[in-house]
Parts: sequence; structure tokens; C-alpha cells
Amino acid sequence: MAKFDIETIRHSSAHLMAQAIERVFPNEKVQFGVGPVIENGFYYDVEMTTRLSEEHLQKIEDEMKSIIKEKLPIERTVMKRDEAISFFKGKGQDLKVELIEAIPEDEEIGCYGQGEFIDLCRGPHVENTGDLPQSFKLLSVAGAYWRGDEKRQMLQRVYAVQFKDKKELKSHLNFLEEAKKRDHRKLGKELGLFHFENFSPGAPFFMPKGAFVYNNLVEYIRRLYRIYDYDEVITPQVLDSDLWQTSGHYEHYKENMFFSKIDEREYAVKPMNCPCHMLMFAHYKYSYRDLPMRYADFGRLHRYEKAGALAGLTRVRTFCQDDAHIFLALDQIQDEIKRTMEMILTAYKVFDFKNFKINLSTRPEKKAGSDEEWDIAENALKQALDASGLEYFIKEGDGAFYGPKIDIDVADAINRYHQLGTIQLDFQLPQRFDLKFTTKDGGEERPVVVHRALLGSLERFFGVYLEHVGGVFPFWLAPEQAVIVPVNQDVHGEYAANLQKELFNKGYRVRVDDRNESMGYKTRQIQKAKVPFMLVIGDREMENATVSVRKHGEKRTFTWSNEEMFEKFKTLDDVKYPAQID
RNA sequence: GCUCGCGUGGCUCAGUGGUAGAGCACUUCCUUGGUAAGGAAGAGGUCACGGGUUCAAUUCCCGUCGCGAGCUCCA
Repeated sequence: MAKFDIETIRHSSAHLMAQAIERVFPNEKVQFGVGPVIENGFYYDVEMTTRLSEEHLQKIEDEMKSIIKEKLPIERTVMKRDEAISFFKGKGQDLKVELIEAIPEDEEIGCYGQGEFIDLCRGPHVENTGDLPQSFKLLSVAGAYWRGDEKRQMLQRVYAVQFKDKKELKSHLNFLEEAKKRDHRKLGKELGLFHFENFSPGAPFFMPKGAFVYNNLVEYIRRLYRIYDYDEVITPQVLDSDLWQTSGHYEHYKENMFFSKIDEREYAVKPMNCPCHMLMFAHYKYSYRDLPMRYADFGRLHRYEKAGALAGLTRVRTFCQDDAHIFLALDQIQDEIKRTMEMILTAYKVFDFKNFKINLSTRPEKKAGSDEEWDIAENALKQALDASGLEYFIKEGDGAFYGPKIDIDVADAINRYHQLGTIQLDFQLPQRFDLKFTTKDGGEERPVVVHRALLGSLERFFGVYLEHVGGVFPFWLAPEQAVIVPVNQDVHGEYAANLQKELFNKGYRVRVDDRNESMGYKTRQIQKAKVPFMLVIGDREMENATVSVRKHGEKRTFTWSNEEMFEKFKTLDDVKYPAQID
């Protein structure tokens, strides 16, 4: 199978699927849109009256396999534009005609045919349907706008995965299974961390255990703030629309905001903290000596996201960011970026994210600010990254209109990437709010603003992290760190309760399971709750001042003396304290 | 917002044009147990909501809300 690369195989398989669809529905006018190769497979967009279901997918898949067995030769033909247009018109393939019309006049039109099926295509393809491996699977069908335009009709998009052999296909399907098991929505419900209610779509309800973890994440970030010299502020939830006019959100972001009218005044619920921080900076007069000034804010944000865009904790309507805005002079950018990168990577290490991609996005076509400012800003970001020695990628033209940015995508335990941290330079807001600071020579200068977040949205991070650890929180974050199980409640219960008290007084979250249930039952429950340690206490342990330990996910047990346990717990818990500065 | 699918006790899910069932969880009793379910009994549901068809709707149809897979969006 080394004869063709996987791209070609997937591409030809897309044609194969189209041919199969036509055969499975001989009495129907099936129109084809585009059928490109994507990561792990391919899809084809079709327009037809039958709504494709699971059973249809199976039939199509079977038909594809039989076309492979027919070993149809795949042949390329070239047509002139007019010829191609009338050919596809004749076949009723209006969508294809539209595609051809979009091709420049002087270009020749390539087509590939296999048996009765012929498709517009640039190629390349395998030489024979018999060359195609059967290592594919049709996964799903979903709506997709023709040409990605929400004003055009919606087609049915059939998704498939395809690999070079069955082994790879199987491992990919296993990966999908694994991902399903780790789904944060599932884990959140199972572990009693959070859930949703119909009364407020896109708004998670964090139950006590979930709230504990959530707050502990915030506490960790606060500890970093202490070291990195941030000042936390608290700002209002609802502000007059005039403010959003000034900030530009009213103009650019109105569709995503919640409004309310009271006392004949229009208010908006804040979708971002930045305007509040701009007001704070503008409220007093500051000197160059005060910069950089760092305002951190865990304020609650609300953004109206379209109903169809909501998804678990990854896309919500109410959330909070580990947000901060840094006010600084132009020549302080580079140092500050370096510092911020260091801070971000410190946090990722603690959360056990090992791989990440750093992207630097530069000026887009539609941008605010002068080219000189952009030069300074982009160079500062570049130099800071270069100095850090980290590998990064440049995304040309992908910056925000108000300034360039650095995004960090981290890989989770099953190697899926998620964008978490972001560092964005902003020239716009300081201007809109007419921010100034006094310079050394007594003059005035406009500060630059850096928006930055380490975890991004706490909600989203919670979801990503929950999937990363598969629901098994590390000791320092676990809502329940250990459960003590007395072998016999009457004999060992009191001793267990005393040990629990001692651990409680040392600051640990430990519970005694004194329910009238068997040990096997309790073990199962504790394992399912993914508690880091189960501590069993019976005669042996009472006598020797030890505990029988079972770590989550392990079958074997071992013994710790109480002293060893205290020591071990302390080490594991200390992770939450970031390294101190020199 | 759009397309398709889904919505049944707290959870996971069966099921039916004649108003419902399992397992887990919960309650009580028995059991005093050494590492993934000891035993028994019991309680718990306007079958998401609103309308329509029908003698009869949880089941069929329409609408609303919510969820899921995508599309679009994510200055």
C-alpha cells in the first residue's frame, strides 16, 4: 500500500463514497458539493431529499467495499471549460457547475472517472478502486452550508475516517472511545462536579466538589500573582452602554452582549473586564515609576453565544477568566512578555501539561494603529520569544485588529491541543480611554495595554483539565484527598475518627467511611469517585500506627507509617505553592 | 441561528396507541466485614413543555425549550 500516500488514498476514497451514494440511491437526484481530505479522513457534501441515517451509512460503506472489489480503473480526462460546464449541467450537477465557474477561464478542467461515475477533480488519485484499502469507517452525517455561507442552502456532510491499514483505523477508533470516556461532561456528572439546568443554557452549576476545585484553581493563580506582582481588583457586573460605546464593544461586539434597561438607562452585563480596568487607570494620575501596573480580575463575564455554539464547559455564556491587564511603556513590552511567558509555563508545568505550541499572530489586513506601532509591538513579542529560546510559529495576519498576540496551545494526555493562554498587545483601548502617564521629563505618554490570561476561561480550563487528568485530580486539587476505611467500625471506628481529626487539623480533606457496608463495596465506591488514596485501618494498623494504602487506579496495597503518610501528603500538597522569587 | 438526531424515576438506559420497567443510587432491617457490588424489604415517574389527531397519546403530527454531532459565529 506504500504505492500511494494517505492523502491520495483519502481523496480517492471520497470519490468512492460519492459513487457509492449514487448507487445506493439510484432513484434520487443526488448532487455533490465538495469532498476534501481532512485530518484523519475525508468528507463529502451532498444534496439529496433522503435524510441520511446510520443505516444508510452502513449501506454506503458496504457499497464502497464492493466497488473496491470491482477494481474499476480510475482515469483522468481533461475538458475545456464550456465542455465541462455542459457535461455537469447535463448530469444535473449544478453545484459542480458553480465550482467550475469559479475556476479561472484559462485553466483546464480535470475530471476523474471510475466506472459510471465521473467527478470534477484536480487529483491526484490512485489508479484503480482496487488500490484502496478498506480501512475506513463512515462516522456521521451533519449539516454544512454550501460554500460555508450561512445564507446558502444546507447540504448533508458525510464524515469518514480513513487510515492506511485496519490496525491504524482500529487504534483511531480506540482513541475516539478513550476521548468519549474522558468527556468532561460525562465526568462532571459522574463525579458530581457540575451540571447544567434548562433555566440557563450555557451556564454551569458547580456542585460543592466542582466549586472546590474551581476555587482552588483560582487560589493557585492568586499565589502566582503574589509572586509576579499583580494587584487584584473588583469591578462591576453591569455598566452603562456609554462605556461600551467608548470601548468599541457596542459597535463590534453588541450581538454577544446581554442588555437591560432600567431608569430609562441602558446597561450591559460585562462581556470583558478591560473597560473597567481602563477606567481605573484613568481615574488617578500615574507616573512612569508606577509602570508596569498589573490589574488582575476574576470577574464574572457573560457573553451571548448562539444556542448552537454552546458545548459543555468549552463554550458557555457565563464564565470567568484569570484575566489581567498590564499598563506599561512601549520600551517595557519585551521584558514584560518574557516574564509573562515564564509565568504561564510555570503554571502549565504544575498542571502537568508537557507539550505546547506557541503561536505569534501578526498584523491583520484590517488593523488599527500605525505601522510603526505594529513594528515595535511585533518585534517586542518576537524578541521576547527568541530570548526565551522557545520554539514558536508565526501566524501571519492572524492578530486582533488592535494588536499582535501570542497564543499557547497545550497538548492534553491524549494529545489533543487546546488553546489556553494568550498575551495580546493593545494600542486601541489606551487611545479610546485617552490613558496617559507622566514621563521622566514631566511630559505625557500613552501606555500600552497587555491583555493576558494563563488558563483563559476557568470554565473551559476546568473542562480541558478534567479530560487531561481523566477525572483523577492530583492530590493538591482533589476535593477529597483520602478516605479512611475502618475494617470494623465498632473496633476501629474511634481510632479512624481520631486519625481523620489529625489529618483535618493538618489541613487535609479526609473522610471516614463509617457506613454499614462491606469493604469490597466501599473500595468500589472510593475507586469510582477517583479519590487519590484509600486508607484502611484494622488491627494490624492500629497496633503499629500505620495505614494500609491503596492509591487510586492501583490494585496493589502498601503500608505507610503514620509519619510517612504525613510527610508524603505534605510533599504532594506543596505543589500548590509556586517557587518563590530570589 | 441553520441541518440532522435525541429528551422516560437522582444517574445509565429498556419499552408501548389502552397513562410504565430494569440496574445503580436512596430509605429501613439483617449482616461486623482486610481492598471493585453481602442479603432482604421499601419508597420514588404529569414519560421535557404546549397544542393537534384519536374513543384513548408517554407512543403519531406540529410548535416551544433543552441537549448532542456538525455548519456558521468566536471584533
